[in-house]
Amino acid sequence: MRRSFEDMKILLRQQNIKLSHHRLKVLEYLAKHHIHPTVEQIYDDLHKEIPTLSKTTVYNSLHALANAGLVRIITIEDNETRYDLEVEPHGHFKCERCGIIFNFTIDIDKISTNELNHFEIREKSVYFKGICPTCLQQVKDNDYWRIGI
Amino acid sequence: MRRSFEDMKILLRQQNIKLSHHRLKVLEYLAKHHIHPTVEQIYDDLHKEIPTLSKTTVYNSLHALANAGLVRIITIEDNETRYDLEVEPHGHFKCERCGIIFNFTIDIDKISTNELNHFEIREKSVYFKGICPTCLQQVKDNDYWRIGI
DNA sequence: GTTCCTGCAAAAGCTTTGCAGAAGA
DNA sequence: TCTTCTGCAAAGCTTTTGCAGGAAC
Repeated sequence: MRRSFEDMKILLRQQNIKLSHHRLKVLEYLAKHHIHPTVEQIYDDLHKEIPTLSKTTVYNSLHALANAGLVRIITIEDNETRYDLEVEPHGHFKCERCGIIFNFTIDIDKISTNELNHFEIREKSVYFKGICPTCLQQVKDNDYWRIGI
Repeated sequence: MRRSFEDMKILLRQQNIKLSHHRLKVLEYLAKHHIHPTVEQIYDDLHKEIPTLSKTTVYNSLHALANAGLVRIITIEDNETRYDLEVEPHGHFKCERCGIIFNFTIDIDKISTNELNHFEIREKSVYFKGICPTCLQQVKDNDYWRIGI
């Protein structure tokens, strides 16, 4: 499912989604930075490069790209929506301490259950939460024996 | 993990969480209605019974109960937080047409991956989206061949 | 008598909408 | 030229916060 930038452009053209400069920049940002950014992050970073960019346009672009099936919306926490390029099915692990979201591979088919035999499944999401190795190490170094987040 | 109402009260007392009338009502509501309600739903329903209840208190109660480990916060969609009693690990399927959230059993351990060996996993969530059998039937009855949600 | 809870109102965030002007095809 | 995109400001939602009064223990 990982696509080249050119493939993505073709997909957008097929769906009559205009390849505006700003839209391509958002797409390029997601392709370059696999950090599951928030709208805020994307806006802040791109704004440095494109001072005229507005947050509305970032929203518009992400929605357009999500509708085209190129971008996946990630909602682990209720107060922050994150975005990622749509790639092979994978799980997301969010560190409760540093906030970074890590990908991990999963065999998504193993999760299926015959209880859902008569359901039409369109999207499968697997979200874990906890503490990442880096934060575990930092906590250990600081002699905290219990992590209060 | 399914607990009796009395067990839950004991758990709350142990954690120094006061058993106020309103808090118990919210807990009772969740125990009776396994519909993964939003704050709005809980407030609307309980408000009929307890006219003095405020939405702030519903929020407070849910947070207190979540901190005590009795309530699970479900965020499938970014614009609506839902709440459920904490029970055995299970997956959630949200119908994109009617909005109902269904539970399904999963073997959560099967999802684990050695990529996360050095991570401390505290919470595992499995969210599916799609169309439920009832909606599939309704769509069929209406001669829609494609579902545009 | 302390502590914690409650509820109102206001504030804070994030996201969407309306609209005029600009850019794309 | 016609459609679509952009950006500003304002509106809309949900959730949080501050604070005074009240209930619980």
